[in-house]
Amino acid sequence: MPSDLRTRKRLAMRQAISNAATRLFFARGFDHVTIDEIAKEADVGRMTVFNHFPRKEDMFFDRDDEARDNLLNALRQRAPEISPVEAFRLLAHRLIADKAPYVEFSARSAEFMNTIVASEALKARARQTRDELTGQTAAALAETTGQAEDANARLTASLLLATWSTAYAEALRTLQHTGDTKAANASFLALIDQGTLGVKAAMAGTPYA
Amino acid sequence: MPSDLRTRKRLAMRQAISNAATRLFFARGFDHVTIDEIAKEADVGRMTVFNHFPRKEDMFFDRDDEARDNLLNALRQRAPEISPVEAFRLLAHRLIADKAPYVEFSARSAEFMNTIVASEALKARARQTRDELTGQTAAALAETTGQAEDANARLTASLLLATWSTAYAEALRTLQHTGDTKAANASFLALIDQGTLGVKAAMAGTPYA
DNA sequence: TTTAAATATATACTCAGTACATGTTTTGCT
DNA sequence: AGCAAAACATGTACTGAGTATATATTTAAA
Repeated sequence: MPSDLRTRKRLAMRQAISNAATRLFFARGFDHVTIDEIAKEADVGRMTVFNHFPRKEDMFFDRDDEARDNLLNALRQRAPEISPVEAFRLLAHRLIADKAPYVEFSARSAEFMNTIVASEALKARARQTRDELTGQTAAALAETTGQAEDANARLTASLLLATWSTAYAEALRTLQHTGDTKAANASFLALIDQGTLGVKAAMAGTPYA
Repeated sequence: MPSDLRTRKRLAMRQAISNAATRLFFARGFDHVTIDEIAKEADVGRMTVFNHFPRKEDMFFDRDDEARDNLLNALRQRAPEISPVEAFRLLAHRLIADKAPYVEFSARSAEFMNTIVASEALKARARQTRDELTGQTAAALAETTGQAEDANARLTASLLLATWSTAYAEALRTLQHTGDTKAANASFLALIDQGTLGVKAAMAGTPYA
């Protein structure tokens, strides 16, 4: 909690808007909530909403930065004897073991995903985030192996992120079918292991495997 | 060319609008052309534009269906002794050998890609198309191997499409650096081979590899 | 306490996309 | 040929996100 009055007020207002928006989004679906309604619900001016959230989607995705930083840090700060692909795999296992909020396969996260799937705008934003993360991952891969960013780095990043998102989707699917978080976790990790195994094979002979 | 007068007129009008739009898009960038300008350039009413192209992006991406059909057909109509992943790999080689228009790495396609990269809207549409194709590919994979669509099919599709788009991007990068179409082709196929090798490893023991 | 920077908010705009109504052309039927 | 229905072109009026800009108010800092 920052001591600065201005900053505290600013964050409080941001949070108030985000809360109002989230409430409305889950109740009625992202596409059926207007910025005007959010402003009214949060009792602020319309322009204030844009002031804090340049895009409507920004009110929905709030923890993206955390997930991104986790991934990039895991690649950058891995032990030298661990390959990047293996570091990625271990990160997935660690996140599940630690019950990190954004890979917790619970009723809450299923609702989250359902809201995304129901909205083209949210799906588009999710894809954009993933693409940008793929690029950043390629850069991090090259950087931590002392290479210039090359085709190998980009293919590795692309395959890893494809693996991640497939595993994530699969875990949520398992959750919806079985209602069992443990089973969802297991299917997530199984696909992570399967995908990374493939990536290692593709990257054999490079510093990434 | 359909003999039907109505259909011919309709297609002609559609083409006229598409041509006008394309001209403007390449000249000024997708985001800096309004629907009104396109309508005026094609000398039709604004609503007519929407009549033929529900979304602005539809005027830009015109050959997507062709690319999609090629991929799905290659998977569906492969010889029984060829695995789906191998069929994918062979398709890529065949398209290059046949100089298929949408995988021709020429100055024209570089300009095309530059226009896409300059526009968030076009990038978003490209991602959407790719995601949808991934889903259709998973379904086709399951179908042609007589499986129910499962996690293996989805992981395979996801890794294959990731491979494709990375290879495509890499080829264009090579083209821009070297100006050499042959070099671009070579880098495309090298990445396709590398990626599919990884997918085969990941899918060993399944009917997809 | 005065000044400067941040912040909240109003007004007025742009542009894609939708809803709906109305002509106009083509077709298929008699 | 002549007519009714379908398909198509197009106008008007709207919604809703996002931008530009101006202004007022609050907080920080001197």
